[in-house]
Amino acid sequence: MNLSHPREDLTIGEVAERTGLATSAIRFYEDKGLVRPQRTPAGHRLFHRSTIRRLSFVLIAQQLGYRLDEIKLQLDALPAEAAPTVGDWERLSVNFAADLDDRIQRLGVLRERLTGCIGCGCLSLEVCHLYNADDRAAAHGAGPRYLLGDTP
Amino acid sequence: MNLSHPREDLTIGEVAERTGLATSAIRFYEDKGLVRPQRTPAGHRLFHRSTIRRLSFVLIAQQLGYRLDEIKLQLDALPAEAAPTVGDWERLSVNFAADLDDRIQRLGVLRERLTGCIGCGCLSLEVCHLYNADDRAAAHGAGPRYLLGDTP
DNA sequence: GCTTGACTTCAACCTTACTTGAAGAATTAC
DNA sequence: GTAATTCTTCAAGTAAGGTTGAAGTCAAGC
Repeated sequence: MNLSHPREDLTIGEVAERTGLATSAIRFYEDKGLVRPQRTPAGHRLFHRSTIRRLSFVLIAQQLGYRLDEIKLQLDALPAEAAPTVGDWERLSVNFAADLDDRIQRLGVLRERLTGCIGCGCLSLEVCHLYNADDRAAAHGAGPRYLLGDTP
Repeated sequence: MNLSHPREDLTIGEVAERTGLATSAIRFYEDKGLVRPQRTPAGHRLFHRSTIRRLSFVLIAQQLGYRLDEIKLQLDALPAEAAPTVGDWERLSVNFAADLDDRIQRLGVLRERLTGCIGCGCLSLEVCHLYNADDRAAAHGAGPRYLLGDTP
């Protein structure tokens, strides 16, 4: 390789070390279009430093339950070649924050229902708030799938 | 079958209808030990009515990210044969509530970090709060895996 | 009493998110 | 200069959480 000292680009091993990911996972992510490394003349991958931030984003989003294809959609908003600007990351972050707010709110609702249910001690499926939040959905054969607000 | 009118037990089709699950999923859950139907002399499954509540619990827990084997551990606290009592469900619910509180709090922390990050606009991996919450972990090759509080 | 629909088992397949292993080329370390 | 790493590709395997299909049995309606 032999580039000048403060290298802009990282080998897959270096990216692995800094992100905590296995190299196999990083190759897999490339396959899925989440990262787009350059190549050395010999075919070795070279990642821009901003890749670490991309991968951090991937890891956080995963922990929030996003699938890789959904994460890719978010990352596709970033420039393909150049390093993302402050504004680029900002847009992603704002989306992210809105989603977090949503999740926090939905968990809060569930938590409240649960509190009510602990107190009420009901065992009737027809009455219980928590387990049968939307009786109309149940009447249509829908059931408790919609408890967390996924009503179609 | 031919039982008296207000039947205590349900066929797999009836359970499917009331929960919104596919019969194949219910059989799969039986295989995993999440439900334990009786059998008719002919070998057809007969589910106690409380099974619907068990399955509702499974569905909610799944949406919160629990795996089936973890959910089974929770459900194993319920009586195997008899219908669960109010107290049985109450114990489960209390665990559940504690976990929800935990999740809500962790999401809140992440949300705060994100807010700070939107404002700061930093792109330096060495400095950024959100993407590099634990620099010591990163120094040990750990990386952002620990962002949500999973620090070992 | 016979047809239709619901039930049975079992094996194979699917998707997501990766890991593992083989075989070989490139780089680094001494 | 050679030995040990690290890198490459590609195929196959794994685990979770199911679905699908075949082949056959049981139950309910008319």
